[in-house]
Amino acid sequence: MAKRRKVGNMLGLAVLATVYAKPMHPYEMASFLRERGKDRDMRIKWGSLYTVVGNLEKHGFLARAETVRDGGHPERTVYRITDAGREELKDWLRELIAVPEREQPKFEAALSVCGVLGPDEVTSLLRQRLAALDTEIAEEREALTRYTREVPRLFLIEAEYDLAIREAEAAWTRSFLDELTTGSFPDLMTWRNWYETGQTPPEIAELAERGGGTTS
Amino acid sequence: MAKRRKVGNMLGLAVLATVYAKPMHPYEMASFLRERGKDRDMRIKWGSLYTVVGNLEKHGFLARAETVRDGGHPERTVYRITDAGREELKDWLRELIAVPEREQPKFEAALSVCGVLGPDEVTSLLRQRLAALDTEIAEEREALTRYTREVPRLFLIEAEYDLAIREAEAAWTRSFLDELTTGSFPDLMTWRNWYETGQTPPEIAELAERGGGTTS
DNA sequence: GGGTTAATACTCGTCTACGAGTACCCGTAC
DNA sequence: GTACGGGTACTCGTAGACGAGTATTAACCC
Repeated sequence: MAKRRKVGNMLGLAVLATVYAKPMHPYEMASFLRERGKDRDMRIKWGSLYTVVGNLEKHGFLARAETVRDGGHPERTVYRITDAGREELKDWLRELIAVPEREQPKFEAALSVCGVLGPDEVTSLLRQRLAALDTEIAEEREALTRYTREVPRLFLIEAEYDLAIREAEAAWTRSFLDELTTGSFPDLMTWRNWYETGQTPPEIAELAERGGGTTS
Repeated sequence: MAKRRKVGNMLGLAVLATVYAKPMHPYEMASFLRERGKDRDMRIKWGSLYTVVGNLEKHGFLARAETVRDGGHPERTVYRITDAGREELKDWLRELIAVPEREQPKFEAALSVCGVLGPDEVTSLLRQRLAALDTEIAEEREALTRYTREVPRLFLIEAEYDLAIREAEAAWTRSFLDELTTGSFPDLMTWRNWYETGQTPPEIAELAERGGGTTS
Protein backbone atom coordinates (compact mmCIF):
# COMPACT_ATOMS: atom_id res chain seq x y z
CA MET A 1 0.00 0.00 0.00
CA ALA A 2 1.20 3.43 -0.84
CA LYS A 3 2.56 5.93 1.63
CA ARG A 4 -0.22 7.88 3.19
CA ARG A 5 -0.90 11.23 1.64
CA LYS A 6 -0.19 14.46 3.43
CA VAL A 7 -3.66 15.53 2.39
CA GLY A 8 -6.00 12.60 2.10
CA ASN A 9 -9.30 14.27 1.36
CA MET A 10 -10.52 13.77 -2.19
CA LEU A 11 -11.48 17.40 -2.26
CA GLY A 12 -7.74 18.01 -2.28
CA LEU A 13 -7.45 16.21 -5.57
CA ALA A 14 -10.21 18.31 -7.05
CA VAL A 15 -8.59 21.48 -5.77
CA LEU A 16 -5.19 20.58 -7.17
CA ALA A 17 -6.69 19.71 -10.52
CA THR A 18 -8.63 22.96 -10.61
CA VAL A 19 -5.75 25.19 -9.68
CA TYR A 20 -3.56 23.31 -12.12
CA ALA A 21 -4.90 25.43 -14.94
CA LYS A 22 -4.98 28.84 -13.30
CA PRO A 23 -4.62 30.45 -9.86
CA MET A 24 -7.86 30.92 -7.97
CA HIS A 25 -9.27 31.74 -4.61
CA PRO A 26 -11.14 29.03 -2.72
CA TYR A 27 -14.61 30.21 -3.46
CA GLU A 28 -13.82 30.43 -7.15
CA MET A 29 -12.60 26.83 -7.07
CA ALA A 30 -15.87 25.76 -5.58
CA SER A 31 -17.93 27.61 -8.15
CA PHE A 32 -15.78 26.19 -10.89
CA LEU A 33 -16.28 22.67 -9.64
CA ARG A 34 -19.96 23.23 -9.18
CA GLU A 35 -20.37 24.54 -12.69
CA ARG A 36 -18.56 21.61 -14.10
CA GLY A 37 -20.94 19.29 -12.32
CA LYS A 38 -18.08 17.78 -10.36
CA ASP A 39 -20.15 18.25 -7.28
CA ARG A 40 -22.17 15.35 -8.55
CA ASP A 41 -19.20 13.05 -8.24
CA MET A 42 -18.14 14.62 -5.03
CA ARG A 43 -20.29 16.89 -2.94
CA ILE A 44 -18.43 19.99 -1.87
CA LYS A 45 -18.30 20.46 1.86
CA TRP A 46 -17.78 24.08 2.72
CA GLY A 47 -16.05 23.43 5.95
CA SER A 48 -13.64 21.07 4.34
CA LEU A 49 -12.74 23.27 1.43
CA TYR A 50 -10.94 25.87 3.50
CA THR A 51 -9.31 23.28 5.73
CA VAL A 52 -8.09 21.35 2.73
CA VAL A 53 -6.76 24.41 0.95
CA GLY A 54 -5.01 25.41 4.16
CA ASN A 55 -3.44 21.98 4.48
CA LEU A 56 -2.35 21.94 0.88
CA GLU A 57 -0.64 25.23 1.49
CA LYS A 58 0.95 24.00 4.69
CA HIS A 59 2.51 21.09 2.85
CA GLY A 60 3.76 23.29 0.06
CA PHE A 61 1.42 22.09 -2.67
CA LEU A 62 -0.22 25.47 -2.99
CA ALA A 63 1.17 28.96 -2.45
CA ARG A 64 -0.53 32.27 -1.90
CA ALA A 65 -0.33 34.18 -5.12
CA GLU A 66 -1.90 37.41 -3.97
CA THR A 67 -4.54 38.83 -1.73
CA VAL A 68 -6.95 40.97 -3.62
CA ARG A 69 -9.72 43.16 -2.42
CA ASP A 70 -11.95 43.89 -5.33
CA GLY A 71 -15.30 45.50 -5.27
CA GLY A 72 -15.25 45.51 -1.52
CA HIS A 73 -15.88 41.87 -0.86
CA PRO A 74 -13.98 40.45 2.04
CA GLU A 75 -10.38 39.77 1.14
CA ARG A 76 -9.84 36.88 -1.16
CA THR A 77 -6.63 34.92 -1.10
CA VAL A 78 -5.66 33.64 -4.50
CA TYR A 79 -3.69 30.42 -4.56
CA ARG A 80 -1.48 29.00 -7.26
CA ILE A 81 -0.18 25.47 -7.57
CA THR A 82 3.51 24.82 -6.87
CA ASP A 83 5.81 22.34 -8.55
CA ALA A 84 5.48 20.07 -5.55
CA GLY A 85 1.73 20.37 -5.95
CA ARG A 86 1.86 19.34 -9.58
CA GLU A 87 4.01 16.38 -8.62
CA GLU A 88 1.65 15.40 -5.83
CA LEU A 89 -1.35 15.60 -8.12
CA LYS A 90 0.27 13.36 -10.69
CA ASP A 91 1.58 10.91 -8.18
CA TRP A 92 -1.76 10.69 -6.44
CA LEU A 93 -3.56 10.18 -9.72
CA ARG A 94 -1.13 7.47 -10.71
CA GLU A 95 -1.85 5.63 -7.52
CA LEU A 96 -5.60 6.06 -7.73
CA ILE A 97 -5.71 4.72 -11.24
CA ALA A 98 -3.19 1.92 -10.98
CA VAL A 99 -4.21 0.47 -7.63
CA PRO A 100 -7.79 -0.68 -7.30
CA GLU A 101 -8.93 -0.14 -3.76
CA ARG A 102 -11.84 -1.60 -1.90
CA GLU A 103 -13.85 1.33 -0.76
CA GLN A 104 -16.05 1.02 2.26
CA PRO A 105 -19.00 -0.70 0.64
CA LYS A 106 -22.09 -0.03 2.70
CA PHE A 107 -24.34 -2.24 0.71
CA GLU A 108 -21.97 -5.14 1.08
CA ALA A 109 -21.88 -4.64 4.82
CA ALA A 110 -25.65 -4.68 4.83
CA LEU A 111 -25.81 -7.84 2.74
CA SER A 112 -23.44 -9.56 5.08
CA VAL A 113 -25.87 -9.21 7.96
CA CYS A 114 -29.12 -9.25 6.05
CA GLY A 115 -30.06 -12.52 7.72
CA VAL A 116 -31.62 -10.62 10.60
CA LEU A 117 -34.41 -9.59 8.29
CA GLY A 118 -36.63 -12.26 6.82
CA PRO A 119 -36.30 -13.34 3.21
CA ASP A 120 -39.62 -11.80 2.25
CA GLU A 121 -38.71 -8.40 3.54
CA VAL A 122 -35.29 -8.56 1.92
CA THR A 123 -36.98 -9.41 -1.34
CA SER A 124 -39.23 -6.41 -1.19
CA LEU A 125 -36.38 -4.11 -0.18
CA LEU A 126 -34.27 -5.35 -3.06
CA ARG A 127 -37.14 -4.65 -5.39
CA GLN A 128 -37.19 -1.06 -4.20
CA ARG A 129 -33.45 -0.81 -4.68
CA LEU A 130 -33.70 -2.18 -8.15
CA ALA A 131 -36.41 0.27 -9.08
CA ALA A 132 -34.32 3.16 -7.80
CA LEU A 133 -31.27 1.89 -9.65
CA ASP A 134 -33.19 1.54 -12.87
CA THR A 135 -34.47 5.08 -12.65
CA GLU A 136 -31.02 6.46 -12.00
CA ILE A 137 -29.55 4.44 -14.81
CA ALA A 138 -32.14 5.70 -17.24
CA GLU A 139 -31.47 9.29 -16.21
CA GLU A 140 -27.74 8.91 -16.41
CA ARG A 141 -27.91 7.27 -19.77
CA GLU A 142 -30.12 9.98 -21.09
CA ALA A 143 -27.83 12.69 -19.74
CA LEU A 144 -24.84 10.94 -21.20
CA THR A 145 -26.21 10.74 -24.71
CA ARG A 146 -27.24 14.35 -24.44
CA TYR A 147 -23.77 15.53 -23.45
CA THR A 148 -22.02 13.30 -25.91
CA ARG A 149 -23.22 15.64 -28.58
CA GLU A 150 -21.70 18.75 -27.07
CA VAL A 151 -18.76 17.70 -24.91
CA PRO A 152 -15.70 15.66 -25.90
CA ARG A 153 -15.89 12.15 -24.54
CA LEU A 154 -12.70 12.72 -22.62
CA PHE A 155 -14.77 14.63 -20.09
CA LEU A 156 -17.40 11.96 -19.80
CA ILE A 157 -15.30 8.93 -19.00
CA GLU A 158 -16.17 8.95 -15.35
CA ALA A 159 -19.85 9.11 -16.18
CA GLU A 160 -19.49 6.18 -18.54
CA TYR A 161 -17.70 4.22 -15.88
CA ASP A 162 -20.31 5.05 -13.32
CA LEU A 163 -23.05 3.95 -15.63
CA ALA A 164 -21.33 0.64 -16.31
CA ILE A 165 -21.00 -0.08 -12.61
CA ARG A 166 -24.60 0.87 -11.92
CA GLU A 167 -25.73 -1.50 -14.61
CA ALA A 168 -23.72 -4.28 -13.06
CA GLU A 169 -25.29 -3.55 -9.68
CA ALA A 170 -28.73 -3.66 -11.19
CA ALA A 171 -27.99 -6.87 -13.07
CA TRP A 172 -26.73 -8.60 -9.95
CA THR A 173 -29.71 -7.44 -7.93
CA ARG A 174 -32.06 -8.63 -10.61
CA SER A 175 -30.56 -12.09 -10.75
CA PHE A 176 -30.50 -12.43 -6.98
CA LEU A 177 -34.11 -11.33 -6.78
CA ASP A 178 -34.92 -13.87 -9.38
CA GLU A 179 -33.45 -16.65 -7.29
CA LEU A 180 -35.38 -15.45 -4.28
CA THR A 181 -38.72 -15.23 -6.00
CA THR A 182 -38.54 -18.45 -7.96
CA GLY A 183 -37.35 -20.16 -4.81
CA SER A 184 -34.20 -21.47 -6.42
CA PHE A 185 -32.07 -19.93 -3.70
CA PRO A 186 -30.94 -22.98 -1.76
CA ASP A 187 -31.04 -21.77 1.85
CA LEU A 188 -34.42 -20.12 1.66
CA MET A 189 -36.12 -22.59 3.98
CA THR A 190 -33.42 -22.48 6.60
CA TRP A 191 -33.41 -18.73 6.47
CA ARG A 192 -37.16 -18.34 6.80
CA ASN A 193 -37.27 -20.80 9.61
CA TRP A 194 -34.47 -19.15 11.43
CA TYR A 195 -36.12 -15.78 11.09
CA GLU A 196 -39.58 -16.88 12.11
CA THR A 197 -38.67 -19.02 15.07
CA GLY A 198 -35.57 -17.12 16.15
CA GLN A 199 -33.88 -20.47 16.49
CA THR A 200 -30.36 -20.80 15.26
CA PRO A 201 -30.45 -23.88 13.07
CA PRO A 202 -27.97 -26.59 14.03
CA GLU A 203 -25.85 -26.40 10.91
CA ILE A 204 -25.20 -22.74 11.52
CA ALA A 205 -24.44 -23.18 15.17
CA GLU A 206 -21.93 -25.79 14.18
CA LEU A 207 -20.29 -23.41 11.73
CA ALA A 208 -20.08 -20.79 14.41
CA GLU A 209 -18.30 -23.31 16.60
CA ARG A 210 -15.70 -24.13 14.06
CA GLY A 211 -15.21 -20.48 13.25
CA GLY A 212 -11.99 -19.07 11.87
CA GLY A 213 -10.16 -20.72 9.05
CA THR A 214 -11.55 -18.25 6.58
CA THR A 215 -8.39 -16.23 6.57
CA SER A 216 -6.08 -17.65 3.96
CA MET B 1 -32.81 11.22 2.12
CA ALA B 2 -33.26 9.38 5.33
CA LYS B 3 -32.90 10.95 8.74
CA ARG B 4 -29.32 10.91 9.81
CA ARG B 5 -28.37 8.07 12.09
CA LYS B 6 -27.48 8.66 15.69
CA VAL B 7 -24.51 6.41 15.09
CA GLY B 8 -23.32 6.63 11.53
CA ASN B 9 -20.20 4.51 11.56
CA MET B 10 -20.59 1.21 9.74
CA LEU B 11 -18.80 -0.46 12.58
CA GLY B 12 -21.96 0.25 14.53
CA LEU B 13 -23.92 -1.96 12.18
CA ALA B 14 -21.45 -4.76 12.63
CA VAL B 15 -21.57 -4.36 16.39
CA LEU B 16 -25.35 -4.40 16.51
CA ALA B 17 -25.49 -7.46 14.30
CA THR B 18 -22.92 -9.23 16.43
CA VAL B 19 -24.54 -8.48 19.74
CA TYR B 20 -27.89 -9.39 18.26
CA ALA B 21 -27.19 -13.04 18.92
CA LYS B 22 -25.58 -12.86 22.33
CA PRO B 23 -24.21 -10.28 24.78
CA MET B 24 -20.50 -9.62 24.50
CA HIS B 25 -17.79 -7.28 25.58
CA PRO B 26 -16.15 -5.09 22.96
CA TYR B 27 -12.99 -7.08 22.56
CA GLU B 28 -14.99 -10.22 22.06
CA MET B 29 -17.02 -8.55 19.34
CA ALA B 30 -13.83 -7.66 17.57
CA SER B 31 -12.45 -11.18 17.78
CA PHE B 32 -15.75 -12.54 16.61
CA LEU B 33 -15.81 -10.25 13.61
CA ARG B 34 -12.22 -11.01 12.84
CA GLU B 35 -12.83 -14.73 12.93
CA ARG B 36 -15.76 -14.41 10.65
CA GLY B 37 -13.62 -12.62 8.14
CA LYS B 38 -15.88 -9.56 8.36
CA ASP B 39 -12.77 -7.51 8.78
CA ARG B 40 -12.26 -8.13 5.09
CA ASP B 41 -15.44 -6.27 4.24
CA MET B 42 -14.79 -3.67 6.83
CA ARG B 43 -11.47 -3.16 8.53
CA ILE B 44 -11.86 -2.89 12.28
CA LYS B 45 -10.43 0.28 13.71
CA TRP B 46 -9.55 -0.17 17.35
CA GLY B 47 -10.02 3.40 18.29
CA SER B 48 -13.43 3.49 16.73
CA LEU B 49 -14.74 0.32 18.30
CA TYR B 50 -14.90 1.70 21.82
CA THR B 51 -16.18 5.06 20.69
CA VAL B 52 -18.89 3.40 18.64
CA VAL B 53 -19.92 1.05 21.41
CA GLY B 54 -20.02 4.01 23.77
CA ASN B 55 -22.22 5.96 21.39
CA LEU B 56 -24.53 3.03 20.84
CA GLU B 57 -24.94 2.82 24.58
CA LYS B 58 -25.49 6.55 24.91
CA HIS B 59 -28.34 6.38 22.42
CA GLY B 60 -29.90 3.40 24.12
CA PHE B 61 -29.16 0.80 21.49
CA LEU B 62 -26.91 -1.17 23.79
CA ALA B 63 -27.02 -1.61 27.53
CA ARG B 64 -24.45 -2.75 30.01
CA ALA B 65 -25.32 -6.29 30.94
CA GLU B 66 -22.64 -6.84 33.54
CA THR B 67 -19.11 -6.04 34.41
CA VAL B 68 -17.08 -9.13 34.92
CA ARG B 69 -13.62 -9.56 36.20
CA ASP B 70 -12.49 -12.99 35.29
CA GLY B 71 -9.02 -14.34 35.62
CA GLY B 72 -7.74 -10.99 36.67
CA HIS B 73 -7.87 -9.26 33.35
CA PRO B 74 -8.90 -5.67 33.51
CA GLU B 75 -12.62 -5.31 33.90
CA ARG B 76 -14.67 -6.19 30.89
CA THR B 77 -18.01 -4.60 30.31
CA VAL B 78 -20.47 -6.93 28.65
CA TYR B 79 -23.10 -5.29 26.49
CA ARG B 80 -26.43 -6.61 25.35
CA ILE B 81 -28.65 -5.24 22.63
CA THR B 82 -31.84 -3.40 23.62
CA ASP B 83 -35.19 -3.38 21.86
CA ALA B 84 -34.38 0.04 20.49
CA GLY B 85 -31.11 -1.40 19.24
CA ARG B 86 -32.86 -4.22 17.45
CA GLU B 87 -35.19 -1.68 15.87
CA GLU B 88 -32.32 0.53 14.83
CA LEU B 89 -30.46 -2.37 13.29
CA LYS B 90 -33.45 -3.40 11.22
CA ASP B 91 -34.33 0.09 10.23
CA TRP B 92 -30.78 0.84 9.21
CA LEU B 93 -30.54 -2.35 7.21
CA ARG B 94 -33.80 -1.56 5.47
CA GLU B 95 -32.45 1.77 4.40
CA LEU B 96 -29.09 0.42 3.30
CA ILE B 97 -30.68 -2.22 1.16
CA ALA B 98 -33.55 -0.27 -0.31
CA VAL B 99 -31.76 2.98 -1.09
CA PRO B 100 -28.77 2.75 -3.39
CA GLU B 101 -26.29 5.40 -2.43
CA ARG B 102 -23.42 6.85 -4.37
CA GLU B 103 -20.42 6.22 -2.24
CA GLN B 104 -17.41 8.41 -2.54
CA PRO B 105 -15.85 6.80 -5.58
CA LYS B 106 -12.15 7.57 -5.63
CA PHE B 107 -11.50 6.02 -8.96
CA GLU B 108 -14.20 8.09 -10.56
CA ALA B 109 -12.74 11.23 -9.09
CA ALA B 110 -9.41 10.23 -10.55
CA LEU B 111 -10.90 9.53 -13.96
CA SER B 112 -12.57 12.89 -13.99
CA VAL B 113 -9.22 14.65 -13.85
CA CYS B 114 -7.07 12.10 -15.61
CA GLY B 115 -6.48 14.56 -18.42
CA VAL B 116 -3.49 15.99 -16.58
CA LEU B 117 -1.63 12.80 -17.31
CA GLY B 118 -0.95 11.92 -20.91
CA PRO B 119 -2.91 9.21 -22.69
CA ASP B 120 0.09 6.89 -22.82
CA GLU B 121 0.66 7.01 -19.11
CA VAL B 122 -3.02 6.55 -18.39
CA THR B 123 -2.99 3.53 -20.64
CA SER B 124 -0.15 1.93 -18.80
CA LEU B 125 -1.69 2.72 -15.40
CA LEU B 126 -4.96 1.20 -16.47
CA ARG B 127 -3.13 -1.90 -17.56
CA GLN B 128 -1.69 -2.20 -14.08
CA ARG B 129 -5.10 -1.72 -12.58
CA LEU B 130 -6.58 -4.34 -14.80
CA ALA B 131 -3.87 -6.82 -13.91
CA ALA B 132 -4.47 -6.23 -10.21
CA LEU B 133 -8.21 -6.57 -10.66
CA ASP B 134 -7.84 -9.80 -12.57
CA THR B 135 -5.66 -11.30 -9.86
CA GLU B 136 -8.11 -10.31 -7.15
CA ILE B 137 -11.01 -11.65 -9.12
CA ALA B 138 -9.31 -14.97 -9.65
CA GLU B 139 -8.55 -15.24 -5.94
CA GLU B 140 -12.03 -14.28 -4.92
CA ARG B 141 -13.61 -16.68 -7.32
CA GLU B 142 -11.43 -19.48 -6.15
CA ALA B 143 -12.21 -18.70 -2.51
CA LEU B 144 -15.88 -18.53 -3.29
CA THR B 145 -16.07 -21.92 -4.95
CA ARG B 146 -14.07 -23.35 -2.08
CA TYR B 147 -16.44 -22.01 0.57
CA THR B 148 -19.54 -22.87 -1.37
CA ARG B 149 -18.86 -26.45 -0.49
CA GLU B 150 -18.80 -25.88 3.25
CA VAL B 151 -20.84 -22.79 4.04
CA PRO B 152 -24.48 -22.05 3.16
CA ARG B 153 -24.73 -19.55 0.33
CA LEU B 154 -26.66 -17.21 2.58
CA PHE B 155 -23.34 -16.25 4.14
CA LEU B 156 -21.64 -15.69 0.85
CA ILE B 157 -24.00 -13.26 -0.82
CA GLU B 158 -21.84 -10.26 -0.16
CA ALA B 159 -18.87 -12.06 -1.66
CA GLU B 160 -20.87 -12.93 -4.72
CA TYR B 161 -21.97 -9.35 -5.07
CA ASP B 162 -18.45 -8.10 -4.66
CA LEU B 163 -17.21 -10.47 -7.31
CA ALA B 164 -19.88 -9.35 -9.74
CA ILE B 165 -18.94 -5.72 -9.28
CA ARG B 166 -15.25 -6.44 -9.64
CA GLU B 167 -15.91 -8.21 -12.87
CA ALA B 168 -17.84 -5.25 -14.17
CA GLU B 169 -14.97 -2.95 -13.22
CA ALA B 170 -12.53 -5.17 -15.03
CA ALA B 171 -14.75 -5.41 -18.08
CA TRP B 172 -15.13 -1.67 -18.31
CA THR B 173 -11.42 -1.11 -17.89
CA ARG B 174 -10.68 -3.66 -20.54
CA SER B 175 -12.98 -2.06 -23.05
CA PHE B 176 -11.68 1.42 -22.35
CA LEU B 177 -8.12 0.20 -22.70
CA ASP B 178 -9.07 -1.35 -25.94
CA GLU B 179 -10.30 1.95 -27.28
CA LEU B 180 -7.13 3.64 -26.17
CA THR B 181 -4.77 1.11 -27.71
CA THR B 182 -6.55 0.68 -31.00
CA GLY B 183 -6.86 4.42 -31.22
CA SER B 184 -10.61 4.34 -31.62
CA PHE B 185 -11.03 6.75 -28.72
CA PRO B 186 -12.11 9.92 -30.49
CA ASP B 187 -10.31 12.61 -28.50
CA LEU B 188 -6.95 10.90 -28.40
CA MET B 189 -5.20 13.40 -30.61
CA THR B 190 -6.56 16.42 -28.82
CA TRP B 191 -5.63 14.91 -25.53
CA ARG B 192 -2.09 14.03 -26.53
CA ASN B 193 -1.58 17.43 -28.02
CA TRP B 194 -2.89 19.18 -25.02
CA TYR B 195 -0.68 17.16 -22.74
CA GLU B 196 2.49 17.53 -24.78
CA THR B 197 2.25 21.19 -25.55
CA GLY B 198 0.46 22.28 -22.40
CA GLN B 199 -1.84 24.31 -24.65
CA THR B 200 -5.51 24.29 -23.89
CA PRO B 201 -7.09 23.48 -27.22
CA PRO B 202 -9.62 26.02 -28.48
CA GLU B 203 -12.66 23.75 -28.32
CA ILE B 204 -12.03 23.12 -24.64
CA ALA B 205 -11.41 26.75 -23.82
CA GLU B 206 -14.69 27.50 -25.46
CA LEU B 207 -16.46 24.95 -23.32
CA ALA B 208 -14.93 26.45 -20.23
CA GLU B 209 -16.28 29.82 -21.29
CA ARG B 210 -19.79 28.59 -21.72
CA GLY B 211 -19.64 26.72 -18.46
CA GLY B 212 -22.71 25.96 -16.38
CA GLY B 213 -25.82 24.53 -17.90
CA THR B 214 -24.98 21.04 -16.74
CA THR B 215 -27.26 21.31 -13.77
CA SER B 216 -30.70 20.22 -14.83
C1' DG C 1 -34.65 55.20 -1.34
C1' DG C 2 -35.65 51.80 2.06
C1' DG C 3 -36.20 47.14 2.45
C1' DT C 4 -35.76 42.48 1.12
C1' DT C 5 -33.48 38.77 -1.09
C1' DA C 6 -29.65 36.47 -3.14
C1' DA C 7 -24.93 35.70 -3.72
C1' DT C 8 -20.21 35.98 -2.07
C1' DA C 9 -16.53 34.52 0.78
C1' DC C 10 -15.42 32.88 4.59
C1' DT C 11 -14.92 31.40 10.14
C1' DC C 12 -15.70 28.76 14.07
C1' DG C 13 -16.66 25.15 17.08
C1' DT C 14 -18.20 20.59 17.44
C1' DC C 15 -17.99 15.96 16.77
C1' DT C 16 -15.87 11.87 15.07
C1' DA C 17 -12.42 8.67 13.59
C1' DC C 18 -8.46 6.80 14.45
C1' DG C 19 -3.69 5.14 15.74
C1' DA C 20 -0.41 4.78 18.93
C1' DG C 21 0.24 3.93 23.39
C1' DT C 22 -0.60 1.57 28.07
C1' DA C 23 -1.25 -1.63 31.52
C1' DC C 24 -2.12 -5.93 32.88
C1' DC C 25 -1.89 -10.94 32.94
C1' DC C 26 -0.47 -15.56 31.37
C1' DG C 27 2.44 -19.18 29.74
C1' DT C 28 6.90 -20.87 29.16
C1' DA C 29 11.62 -21.45 28.99
C1' DC C 30 15.78 -21.19 31.24
C1' DG D 1 11.84 -17.62 40.32
C1' DT D 2 12.27 -14.43 37.02
C1' DA D 3 12.70 -12.67 32.45
C1' DC D 4 10.06 -11.95 28.25
C1' DG D 5 7.04 -12.52 24.43
C1' DG D 6 2.46 -12.34 23.34
C1' DG D 7 -2.35 -11.87 23.96
C1' DT D 8 -6.09 -9.06 26.23
C1' DA D 9 -8.67 -5.00 26.96
C1' DC D 10 -8.82 -0.54 26.77
C1' DT D 11 -7.57 5.00 26.86
C1' DC D 12 -6.35 9.25 25.10
C1' DG D 13 -4.68 12.92 22.13
C1' DT D 14 -4.87 14.65 17.76
C1' DA D 15 -6.08 15.64 13.24
C1' DG D 16 -9.65 16.03 10.17
C1' DA D 17 -14.45 16.50 8.44
C1' DC D 18 -18.24 19.04 8.49
C1' DG D 19 -22.42 22.22 9.24
C1' DA D 20 -24.20 26.13 10.71
C1' DG D 21 -23.39 30.65 11.23
C1' DT D 22 -21.72 35.55 9.76
C1' DA D 23 -20.70 39.63 7.44
C1' DT D 24 -20.55 42.15 3.37
C1' DT D 25 -22.15 43.59 -1.03
C1' DA D 26 -25.00 43.53 -5.34
C1' DA D 27 -29.59 43.25 -7.33
C1' DC D 28 -34.05 44.14 -7.56
C1' DC D 29 -38.64 45.93 -6.50
C1' DC D 30 -42.19 49.14 -5.53
